[in-house]
Amino acid sequence: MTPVAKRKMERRKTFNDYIAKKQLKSTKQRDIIFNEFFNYYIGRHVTVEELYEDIKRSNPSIGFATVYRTLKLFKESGIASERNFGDGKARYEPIRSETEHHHHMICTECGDIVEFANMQIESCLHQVAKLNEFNVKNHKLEIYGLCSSCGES
Amino acid sequence: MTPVAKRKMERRKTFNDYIAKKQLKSTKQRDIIFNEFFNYYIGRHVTVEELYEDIKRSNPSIGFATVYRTLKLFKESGIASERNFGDGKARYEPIRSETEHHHHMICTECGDIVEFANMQIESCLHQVAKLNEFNVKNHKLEIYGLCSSCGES
DNA sequence: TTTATTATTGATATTAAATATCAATATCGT
DNA sequence: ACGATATTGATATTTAATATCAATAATAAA
Repeated sequence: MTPVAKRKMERRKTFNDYIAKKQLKSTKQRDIIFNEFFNYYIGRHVTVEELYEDIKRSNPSIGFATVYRTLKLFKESGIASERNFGDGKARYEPIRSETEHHHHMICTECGDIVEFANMQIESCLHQVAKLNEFNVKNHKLEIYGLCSSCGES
Repeated sequence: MTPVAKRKMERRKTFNDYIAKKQLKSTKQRDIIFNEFFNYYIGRHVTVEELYEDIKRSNPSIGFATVYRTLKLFKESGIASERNFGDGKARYEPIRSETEHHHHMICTECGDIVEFANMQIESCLHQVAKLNEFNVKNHKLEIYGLCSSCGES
């Protein structure tokens, strides 16, 4: 099995476990949204509206509210994360790995988002938290500026 | 002159310069809001609503829209920054120094916000940006978790 | 398998923050 | 003081997020 396929199964299991734990139900709609989101949005940052419009094409009967609620569910179950890049719309992204935390550089000109990971930043940050006796649950680093295409630099 | 007083004057100058450059006008209201914001909200993170409620007590005639627009103006002129800690409300904070960038640890239990600065993180981050030919204009790092009072740790 | 229970769905309504509108007014250069 | 232009404050509008609820679907129990 490829690593991608393996990751996919893990996510599915995490989600199913969450569903079971919270005594929720698995539904057709959740399956459809799950597949669309995790097949086509790895490494992307989709708004509820965007995903809804996408899914509507193949499944016109699925409502906005269901997409909205399902993305929240993904987040709660820990398989997706919610981001906010300052345009007032929440964006969701599939979590690829529990261990490697990544961050974002957002071009304020073209809106392009490039991701990066940096071990040193991670370790500094946990060190700072430890010093302040702060129990880290989550963190986000966003760099705003001009990407290589847009920047004069 | 104390360093604080000096910083205050610098901010005022920056703001006045911005007003001049953009051919805007200085008004009573802007003065009042400037003073309230920079006298009482250093190191704090105030919402438009909160600042409006505060100012209304001493100046009942000032409208919400004016406070809203003035805070945006402070941000545009570079003397305040806008933050968003995930509760759906924008918060404004006076910028204390152009050079020393600071970040936030937000307690998800009690809402307490503790600030920190870390040279190493700053340098890593600029290094990453340079590698990606990304021209940094701004950046923010937020750590979410439990503070020393709320955390079981 | 049928029934009972409970969660989900989709349409729509509501809320809340951000922002736009506009007539009356204040500011500022001449 | 005058005229041009920006600002103000009240209110309206927009937009994203979230709540509501009757109809329906999923699961557990009989």
